[in-house]
Amino acid sequence: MAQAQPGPWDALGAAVLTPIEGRSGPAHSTLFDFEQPLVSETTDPLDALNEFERQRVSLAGSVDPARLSRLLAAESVGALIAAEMRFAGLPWSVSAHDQILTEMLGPRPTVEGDRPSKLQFLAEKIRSLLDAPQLNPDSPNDLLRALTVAGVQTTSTRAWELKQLKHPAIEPLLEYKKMSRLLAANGWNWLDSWVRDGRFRPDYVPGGVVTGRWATSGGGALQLPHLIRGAVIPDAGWKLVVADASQLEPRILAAMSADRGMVEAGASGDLYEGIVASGAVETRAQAKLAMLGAMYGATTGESGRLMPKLARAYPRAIQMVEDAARAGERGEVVSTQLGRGSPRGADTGTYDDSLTPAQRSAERERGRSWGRFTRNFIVQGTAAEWALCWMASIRVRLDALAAGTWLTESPHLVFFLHDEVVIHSPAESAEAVAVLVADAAHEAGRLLFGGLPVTFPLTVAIVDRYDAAK
DNA sequence: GCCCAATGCGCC
DNA sequence: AAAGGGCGCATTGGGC
Repeated sequence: MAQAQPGPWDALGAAVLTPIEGRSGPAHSTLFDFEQPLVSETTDPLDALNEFERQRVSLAGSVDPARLSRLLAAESVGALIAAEMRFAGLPWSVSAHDQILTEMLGPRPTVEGDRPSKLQFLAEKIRSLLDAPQLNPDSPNDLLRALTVAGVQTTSTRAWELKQLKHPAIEPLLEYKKMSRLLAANGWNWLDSWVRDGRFRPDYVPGGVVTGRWATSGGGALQLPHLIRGAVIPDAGWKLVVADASQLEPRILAAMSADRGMVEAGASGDLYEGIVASGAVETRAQAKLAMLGAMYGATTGESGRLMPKLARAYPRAIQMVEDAARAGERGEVVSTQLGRGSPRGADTGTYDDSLTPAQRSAERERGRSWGRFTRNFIVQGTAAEWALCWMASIRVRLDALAAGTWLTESPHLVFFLHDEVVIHSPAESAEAVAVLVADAAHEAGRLLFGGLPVTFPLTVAIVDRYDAAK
């Protein structure tokens, strides 16, 4: 499957929602009749049974059919959940959103394209402080020029670079950037485009990311700023159950490498404190930094310096990500826990004497960069698999909780964010949902790692506003 | 007018 | 508070 050339199914995209006309389904075979050979009477390249049969054949020939079929099942449930979440929608209060915007930016301008009052005030202040009356603070070019003329030394206008600088204009400028960003990304225009009948309906793209993570197209659901999460408010008599997996990716690394020490460090609840307790590093902040470095491939800075300590304390876990990085540099495919393969890179390890030293050096850096990708791929991709299994298990349990009701009449998933879910639930069911979500996290661990004693603790909150969940 | 790259920043 | 991985989106500013 992964090796197969893209076919007509891959090209479907949004068109999948359009019914195919003039075709009646097979009359005598049922979808789950596995014992019957699935010989389709049609040559339609979009025939679902044909595709299903191709997948079965491919599975049977795979290295580990049990794991890969689990991945297929998880992906299938994920696709269903994505459609259901879009159907149900995330409860969204237009008035709460407007209130947030008005507080931060000033009231919505009556003339389209005008700056809201507070933003306009800041723009004038920056112009005056930089002595640049024509300055458009939204134009990086313009801004860089004005800063240089005012004697501020910088090569870019990125917020984190500006923060290092000393000039009276910097503070209002940073404030302006934050506000301008809110207006452009999630302002009134966004509200008009994406919220209908009190619901935000993101267009999820399951498996849209190369690692297996979901993507979205339009609406930017996976980048929903914390600033506006106060607009996510349940219906009257309902609650939001917000659950996120604590330190998911480091725990995934511990589990997939079966690094006993790291698994035990996570057993008490805070993996980073566990790492400190083991004596590997001195502070929680160091533990976090070192783990991030291990998973992303940090080479410099404090993160890079802490890596050897981590490698001494947790040799198996670190060896696993190092191996993934080296494999990537050689152009090899690496794989997640359930068998999703990475794309094949170019082999940059072999010596090619037709290249100039500069070319060889560029080639090496390209290889290292690909190695950082494959290093992260196995962790990010397996975390995505855990999240799919988690959601699938949540859905099964929600189904059992409220059998025989419509999706939106009983507790249902309304939002997903890589390691976090939101469930819209009648108030009286919220406690039960909070319990079931934690049970599902245990089950996800079992589905991926069998009997390994790994824990995936959650932070669960029952709230009346999304941003009330910490 | 449309198309595209660069820039910057939101999320995990 | 970036560095190191993965994304999507709005805006600017250049090309045609």
